[in-house]
Amino acid sequence: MVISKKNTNKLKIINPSGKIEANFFELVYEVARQIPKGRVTSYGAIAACLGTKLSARMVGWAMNGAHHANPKVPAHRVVNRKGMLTGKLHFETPKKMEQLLIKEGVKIKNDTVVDFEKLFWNPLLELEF
DNA sequence: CGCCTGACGAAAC
DNA sequence: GGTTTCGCCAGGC
Repeated sequence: MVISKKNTNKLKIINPSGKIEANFFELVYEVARQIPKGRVTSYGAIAACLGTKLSARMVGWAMNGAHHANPKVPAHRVVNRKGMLTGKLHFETPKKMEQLLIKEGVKIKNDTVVDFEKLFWNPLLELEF
């Protein structure tokens, strides 16, 4: 799988066949999958990493399909920029997200990641397309 | 087709 | 300083 920056500086995933896949979503998933266990990042950070920082909404929105994505996407490690688990309601059960994070060693308080800044994983720094 | 809707984020009130 | 508005853009209706 190849990732390239074609026109407009938007990133797109291109299969070996040269066919363009559902760019945005797949790309978001791709980045999300890179998030280390026990770490978290924000929608905006992912968006910025993809070059579409102005549309963080799309990143979160893309997560709608993350459930039936393959391979599995650790969507629970993605929160908004304040560290709030705003997407918990979109999981199988509202508690799922929090439980998954706690399981990985991330502490949650009031639907917010404790020490968010410390656990924050910046795709811009860790990844390079 | 145009209009509405977001798991966001920043800026304007 | 909490609330609303707007930009963003793909998809559903």
